[in-house]
Amino acid sequence: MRAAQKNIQEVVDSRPTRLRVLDAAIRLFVHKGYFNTPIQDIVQESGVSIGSIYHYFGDKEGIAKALYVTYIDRMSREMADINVRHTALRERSRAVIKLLFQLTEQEPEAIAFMLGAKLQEFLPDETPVCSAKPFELMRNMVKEGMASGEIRELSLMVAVSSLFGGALRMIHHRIEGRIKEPLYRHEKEVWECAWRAVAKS
Amino acid sequence: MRAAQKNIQEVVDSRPTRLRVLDAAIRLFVHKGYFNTPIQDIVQESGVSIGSIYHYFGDKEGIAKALYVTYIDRMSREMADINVRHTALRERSRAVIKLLFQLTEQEPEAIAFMLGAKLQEFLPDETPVCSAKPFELMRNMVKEGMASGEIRELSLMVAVSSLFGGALRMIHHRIEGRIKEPLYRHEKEVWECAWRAVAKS
DNA sequence: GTCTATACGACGATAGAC
DNA sequence: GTCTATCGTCGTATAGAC
Repeated sequence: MRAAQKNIQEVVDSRPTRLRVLDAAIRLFVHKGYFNTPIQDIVQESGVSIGSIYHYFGDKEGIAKALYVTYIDRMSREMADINVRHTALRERSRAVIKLLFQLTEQEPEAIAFMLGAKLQEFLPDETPVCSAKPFELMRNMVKEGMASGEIRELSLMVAVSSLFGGALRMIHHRIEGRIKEPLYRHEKEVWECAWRAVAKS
Repeated sequence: MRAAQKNIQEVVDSRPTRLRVLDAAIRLFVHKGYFNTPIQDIVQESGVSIGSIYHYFGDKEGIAKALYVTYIDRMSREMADINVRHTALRERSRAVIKLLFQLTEQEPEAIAFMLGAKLQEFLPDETPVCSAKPFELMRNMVKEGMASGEIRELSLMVAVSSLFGGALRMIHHRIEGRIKEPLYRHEKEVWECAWRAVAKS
């Protein structure tokens, strides 16, 4: 009980200073890159002293790790929600793309950090994002959809890549500024293309 | 004339030492990351002294830049070749996917460096890969295919992302080890999914 | 918990002989 | 062109007062 509370507190602790650091850090990591961001920049951007930062996070990697677990956790819960609210892959895949596009517009830094950066270079002990729970849930959706005959019989990875690859490319283009307008304007079109790729007939 | 020769020499110069350095560098950059690779590691891996490395490349960034221009140049030529050999988007897109899959199998480090790394973090002055010539050629193929009525009318970026997004995802999965078998085994399936996504009817 | 000041190590880059 | 030896800086992390 006490251990569980402690774990929860470690992840979702919302004390101002800690949040101020994480907020500054993700912005800097995304815009300049992890290795191009000295702690000193985080000190300036957050207004928190270097002593406090090390007090909370132990080392620089600890800051990145805190961001990683926060967002993996959140994405996992949202993916699990989708699985509960919908039963067919048709609706599930649509909801996944909608969710990812929404996140990209509402919190571009979070998505850029999770999908854009090569996290393994500075978080060597964490599971790579595309092997982690949210993506695992997406693969399972597709697996079920194929088993139930909702989509064609394909290699699993081909089906997953074909169904979500287009949306993920759009997100990359949006993050890197090659798409100017909000992604939700393309949501329907992107999903329709994706669905045609794997649908029966 | 002489200037042209000098330019060519700067790009494709194949003196053993220079190549040994580039060969060692791309392996280290891909497997450990640019920022996790001290010059000293390149010295060891290549067997070339640090003095010679600086003689040829000026600084560390110069090594990465040499790799970048080499591969952009090569990919551009191969994409242009595809444009010459085929006229319809149907065949062109198929050839592009085949080419990318082949490169991934034959020179995984080159593809991982160009598509996997976030080059802008250490090559801030170079055009991001997805805005550079090879990808520009891919976008033009799609543009022409849409103008000639070969595929449905879609936003250009949606069409491009849908047509090549699946293949690019497969490449990422292959590079990161989530796909064990060679990509050419999935080539036909991947292209068929991609084509269904954008094809008419 | 928060801060300032400082120690320490690593890495990029240069000098200069051969 | 190639090498060895060396320098200077920057950035992580710690010490220790408040």
